[in-house]
Amino acid sequence: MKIKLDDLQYRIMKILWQEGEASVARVRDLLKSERDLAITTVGTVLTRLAKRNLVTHFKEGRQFIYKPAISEKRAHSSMVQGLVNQLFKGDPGTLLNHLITENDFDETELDELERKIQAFKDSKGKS
Amino acid sequence: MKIKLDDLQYRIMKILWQEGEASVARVRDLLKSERDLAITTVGTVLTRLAKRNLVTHFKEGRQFIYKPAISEKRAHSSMVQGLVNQLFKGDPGTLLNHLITENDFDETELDELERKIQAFKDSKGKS
DNA sequence: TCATTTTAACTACATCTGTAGTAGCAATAT
DNA sequence: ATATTGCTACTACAGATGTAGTTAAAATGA
Repeated sequence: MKIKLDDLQYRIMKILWQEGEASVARVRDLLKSERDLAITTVGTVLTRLAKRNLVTHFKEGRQFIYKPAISEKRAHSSMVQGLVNQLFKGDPGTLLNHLITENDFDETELDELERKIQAFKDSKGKS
Repeated sequence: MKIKLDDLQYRIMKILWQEGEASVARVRDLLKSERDLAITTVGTVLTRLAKRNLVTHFKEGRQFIYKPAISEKRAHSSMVQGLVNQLFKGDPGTLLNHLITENDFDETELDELERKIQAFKDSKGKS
């Protein structure tokens, strides 16, 4: 499934991922420093996310508690893949290449990256 | 400047990048195998892209010729950066990490990647 | 010259998003 | 019991997008 999350939607999902679950008011509070939105705004967005099955919600007393219905990881993967498909014909290698050549990583970061590749190779070899 | 291109917009930009410049009819033709749209649809999208200054257009005889006003590279960078900002707090290294660990690259691809990193290091060292 | 074709401009409409107000029910306080 | 508060549902509205029809002007063909 292809997941598309706009800015505000993603911010709200992020809070749910961090918190595990949260009421509308809680989401709004945690978002406040960044974006001071009316509580109804947050409610509307959560309702829409629920309609898309990206969150679930259940009643607890008078209020609804929302939980993410997809993991952050899955969302990330899907969103990254969306971009890779759009820009790089679905080849993540091209994106890697783009990142390396365009992003002016310094020596240290490149070394770090090489280490990660090594580590990943090792972990792959073992399994 | 932050560039946001939706699907169709990006497809059309891509054609302009490939062609250098093109009329509405030409864009529509080149798009046809992929998406068979009414010519007015293509025209509308191009008009909107022009309003956003992502393309320029000039009259040639009776018709308009459209040209990209931004390079593909810049668009790519901006779009990748948009995602990196949204998902990875602006750190492209985290995206790299995500790509490496999530994408099941095989040995060869990883080697290839290491080579690229090396090459990039070298080219940096020289300049 | 009159009909036909080309082409851009304008209009239209559904859907999604950001944003929020209002209504109405349920709980709580006095 | 009544007033107030908390919270959800519904409504609203502007801007962006995907998609296309209609209009009108210009060019071309007969």
